[in-house]
Amino acid sequence: MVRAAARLFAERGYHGTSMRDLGDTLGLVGSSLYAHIGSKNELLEEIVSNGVQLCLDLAERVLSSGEGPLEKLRALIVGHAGLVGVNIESWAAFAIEYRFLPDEQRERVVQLRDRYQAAYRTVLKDGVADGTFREDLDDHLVATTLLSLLNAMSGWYRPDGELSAEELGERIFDVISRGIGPDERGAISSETVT
Amino acid sequence: MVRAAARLFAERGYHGTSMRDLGDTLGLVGSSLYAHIGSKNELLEEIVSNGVQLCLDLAERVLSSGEGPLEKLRALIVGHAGLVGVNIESWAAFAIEYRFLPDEQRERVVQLRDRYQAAYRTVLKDGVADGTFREDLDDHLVATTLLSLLNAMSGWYRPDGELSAEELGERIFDVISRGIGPDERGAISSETVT
DNA sequence: CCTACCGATCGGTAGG
DNA sequence: CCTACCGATCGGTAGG
Repeated sequence: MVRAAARLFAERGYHGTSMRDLGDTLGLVGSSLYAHIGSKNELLEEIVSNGVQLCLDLAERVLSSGEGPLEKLRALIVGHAGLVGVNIESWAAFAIEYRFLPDEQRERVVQLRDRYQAAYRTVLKDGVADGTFREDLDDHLVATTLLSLLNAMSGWYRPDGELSAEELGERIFDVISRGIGPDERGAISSETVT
Repeated sequence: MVRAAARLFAERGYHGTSMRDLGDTLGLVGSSLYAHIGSKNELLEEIVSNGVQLCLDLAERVLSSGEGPLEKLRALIVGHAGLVGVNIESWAAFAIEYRFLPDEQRERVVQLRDRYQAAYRTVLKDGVADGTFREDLDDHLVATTLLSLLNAMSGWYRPDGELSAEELGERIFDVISRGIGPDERGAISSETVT
């Protein structure tokens, strides 16, 4: 039921989906849904909480992996792409419709999302410090942009395409890692890790 | 009035904005709006048509500039970033809420958006052909990703920040152009060539 | 541009 | 899980 809600919210938007719509797709009448949930908002909250939790789990796994910044960045990007792929039908609802949560819940989610983004920034900053990434890297800009781009996969990724979500993540990582790599004219090439 | 609608649609979503809401921000009663427009949908259509037209104008200007692929890509990216910056309050409505247009209008917009994306792909392919960009570049993936990322600026760009939208575009171009540049020099993970 | 109002639909509840 | 229903609100119209 939460999954059906996610699919509808993603497709028609939270405000564009009625409880009767949701009932229809589940083969029952709208008001019957209230035997299982307390409110429409509760559905959105569960979708969003679930998505942000998946992100935080990924970040924790990657940060504690002991790998270098480059491998950590790869794991974050490919991991995130994989999350989008596995949850393709609900990810758009999570990434776009979260803003319709009531203030308190939305602020909590924004806080958790910022914490997730902080993991990216940490990896980027570590990579600048050890020469893996270019010195003039703007970790805030790169992290924000990267997450936008990865979440936007929910709008165009098709599971039946020729590339899996993880493969797409690898390609994205490939472009980004080269784009933010150390300046080749610099003297730091010896510290570059692959 | 269209601008006020765009601001509200961006903030609360198309379905989350009532004509009474819109009237409130304009200092009049909801039903009075119908002296100026035919329907709520008409407002969305104007917002979206305007946005897509700005994009197509940019593409045409760039494609006919006579510059090389690298300069054209820069002009597209910086130009698009500039469009988001100038229309910051309505861009999210254009980029996100267009999907709530009725079928016919939405398909027309999608077609125009595809044409705009085709301009990016053309520039990318030209750049691959003349060696400006790496040979294994996936023009479809790069174009889609690039446009997602640029449109997502509408969600976080603040005109009162330290960087202008164009400057942000330059930085994005800097990372991307290096990421998709030719392979010969010491990029990080450059073992793989087709 | 407002008042008054329309039928439709909304999220949700009561009672079984 | 359904029927019957609630008050609120929706996009939009008539008439001035």
